Amino acid sequence: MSTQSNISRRMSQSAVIQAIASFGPVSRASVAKITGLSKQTVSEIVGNLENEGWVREVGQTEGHIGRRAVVYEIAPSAASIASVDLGGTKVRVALCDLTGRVLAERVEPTEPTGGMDVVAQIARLVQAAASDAVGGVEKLHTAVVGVPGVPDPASGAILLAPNIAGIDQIDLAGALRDMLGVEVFVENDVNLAALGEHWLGSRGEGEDLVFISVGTGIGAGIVMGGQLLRGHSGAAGEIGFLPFGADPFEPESLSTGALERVAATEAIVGQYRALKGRELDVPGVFDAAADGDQAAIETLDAVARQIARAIAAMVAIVDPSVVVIGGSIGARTELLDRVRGCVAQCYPRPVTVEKSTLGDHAALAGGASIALSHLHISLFAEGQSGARIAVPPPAIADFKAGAS
Amino acid sequence: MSTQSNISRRMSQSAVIQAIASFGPVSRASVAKITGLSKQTVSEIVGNLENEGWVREVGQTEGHIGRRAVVYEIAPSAASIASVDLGGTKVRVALCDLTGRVLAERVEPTEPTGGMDVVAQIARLVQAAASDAVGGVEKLHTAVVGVPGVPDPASGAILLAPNIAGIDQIDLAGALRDMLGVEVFVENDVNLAALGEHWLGSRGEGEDLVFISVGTGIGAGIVMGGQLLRGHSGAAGEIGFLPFGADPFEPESLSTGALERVAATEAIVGQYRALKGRELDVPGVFDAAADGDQAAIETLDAVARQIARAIAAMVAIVDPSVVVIGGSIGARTELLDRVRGCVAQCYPRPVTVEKSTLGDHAALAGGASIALSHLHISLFAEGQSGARIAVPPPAIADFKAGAS
DNA sequence: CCTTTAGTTCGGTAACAGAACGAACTAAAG
DNA sequence: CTTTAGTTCGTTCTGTTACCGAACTAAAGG
Repeated sequence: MSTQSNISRRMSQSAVIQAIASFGPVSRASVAKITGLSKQTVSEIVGNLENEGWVREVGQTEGHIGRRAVVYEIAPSAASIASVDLGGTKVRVALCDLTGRVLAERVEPTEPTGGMDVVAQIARLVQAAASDAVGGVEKLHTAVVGVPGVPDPASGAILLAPNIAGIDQIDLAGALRDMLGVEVFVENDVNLAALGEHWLGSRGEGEDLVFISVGTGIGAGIVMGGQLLRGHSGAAGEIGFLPFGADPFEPESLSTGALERVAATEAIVGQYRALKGRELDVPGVFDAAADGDQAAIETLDAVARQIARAIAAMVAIVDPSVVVIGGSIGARTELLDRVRGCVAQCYPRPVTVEKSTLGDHAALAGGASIALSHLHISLFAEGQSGARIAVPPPAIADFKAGAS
Repeated sequence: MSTQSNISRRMSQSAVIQAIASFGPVSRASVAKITGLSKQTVSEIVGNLENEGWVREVGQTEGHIGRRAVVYEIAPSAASIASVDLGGTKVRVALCDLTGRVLAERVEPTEPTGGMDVVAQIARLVQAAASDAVGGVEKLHTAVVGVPGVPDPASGAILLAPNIAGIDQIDLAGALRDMLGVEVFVENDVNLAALGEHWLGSRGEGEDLVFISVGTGIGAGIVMGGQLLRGHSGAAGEIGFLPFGADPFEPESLSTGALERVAATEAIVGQYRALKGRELDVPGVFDAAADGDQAAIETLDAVARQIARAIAAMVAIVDPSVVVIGGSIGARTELLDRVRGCVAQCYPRPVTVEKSTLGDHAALAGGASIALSHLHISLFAEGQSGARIAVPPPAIADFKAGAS
């Protein structure tokens, strides 16, 4: 924001922006009612915001008694943010406006050489997406990168990310910040997916959510009170190491993770091979099960039991109001039904297990929500201690709009 | 506080109080430096607070260059709070002043008839403790009750509390509020113990702590970012139902909890009986193990393995910086050593496991910290959205001072 | 015309920062 | 011992900012 305002002004300004963002097009008078501020104060603040381009007039009310009200909304193109999902095989970049709408999206295979090449690739994709959209790079304000590993806040390196070479040796956030010239935040991809499901699912702060992703590996993200639970070293939700499934006291479980050994891609392929003596990939096993192949059915049952135990463990420990399951394996309906059944058998209270609604866009959505939240805080609530701004989510269709 | 002040004033006032509370006896000038407010503002606020009795002059600095400074501290007796630990066998009540010092403590066997009789007993003990201390009941401001069950915020009843008859049928908080005429909060006792270990252990907001209590049953409390993790229905940390130990898919595990069946009092007694054919109570088994009884040693080893798995599960899911273990069984050193060893065998990263430093006072301490925090918020930060006031803990010796 | 709602102008109040100032003290020179 | 310089504490004063309530203007509908 323009100048150094007082704390009091900051709070009022933030309240006004939030009211306008949350309640669509509104008049100054309505904002006054919503925020509890006086009409005079609101008018002044809205005037400033309009001059600086953060909100814009969007029309007038009509057809009711009394003077027509001029209504305002957030000027979506006043700034933009980038959300990046860096996976082992693909890099996905979404450029979003202030309301969370996707303006442009880019996907590319991940640079196989890893390290700085990947960083350069991300920067290139972000800049390309930004020049697609009106406004370009100048309006870019924040970027959030989701990575398949544990970001170390001290060094900026990504730990436990075997799928991307050399990413544990460089300061990803710092390097990208230098290339793009904007604030960059790095976060675990499953954590972002959890946040994305929470945000676009229009779940309030009171709704606590656990997202569990089953694919090449198994991991979880936890959203409590509207905030990500990161843990002391950012490793919260690394449930591959939950001590069951395989014998947790076997030495091998220390390197791969006891649960991961029995509940991810390797486990499905391996168990089917053991039962049937034939090699099938994961979709193959699902197809075989659909055709009535007893070994495939047994394999899926076994995996579902392990996933159900993991869910039961998380419910016992953090008590979420909903568990969302996703990932290339977790999102399969056949598995979900089995998991639901097993959870009921091994946990005494009812547990709501839902399928991911966002699929491979979940992490992107979560990144967007973090970026927008940071943007709002840095613009309108700087210096406030416990500032936690909830940016209202766009419609799911709007979020995926830029996808081609 | 006296009248309706502006939000701005509230925040300043809260900052001043916190500075005085945190930095011991301080002068007005120092408070100005600490808070960043101007000397004028601080002077005015300190003056008000002194007039209203919240802070008091406590002496002068001496022996340094310049004018002597008058130093102030929180007036400890301006208000008091009560912390209650309601157990299946004992009720413990501590009355604390504003600094967290225990002014008086009372212990009694829990009224075996349960229900309203217990509520009346608590009220009587609180009032007795209050009249022991100078000031009496008039200054009592808040009471926090720790209960061995899950408080239902909607009804005020305590669910899953088999040890106290009829406590699931009444509104404990409401009834006590009516009897005492002060705000009453009810919280799970293990959660309070976790908070107590965190508070009196002088751990900062950044230090995430998991407290695990092993005794008649097994349970855990989770403190993240300085705040209790309660979960959607207040059942976070109910790890008795973690799906391992006994076969989680056995129907019996649904009622008792798979982990609880193998890692609490019953499990120790039962397993020793199975191995040796002889009945011993828990201390007996520990003694036997110390004397080299192989069956006893095996029993403890088995229990330690299960506790270690529970710890590993919690570390994998919430990633705390420290795990504290307590309860009548958990606090035994012999067990702790075994648990440490087992955790290292089944979890790949180092985990800090410490023994409870507060013993049976942990829940009382946690209750005091919650009550003081609420007291400060209601007095000095009312109407602030994300107000989370950290009341500095007293010395451990001060906290137990009232115990006779 | 009256009623209703939107938005602005104006005057008053509260909170705060910064400068100026007196008070109280130490240190050190004479 | 006296005097002076330097330091810190705390108050007083002044100007700025933010806010609110009330009065007012504007623009509708009936």
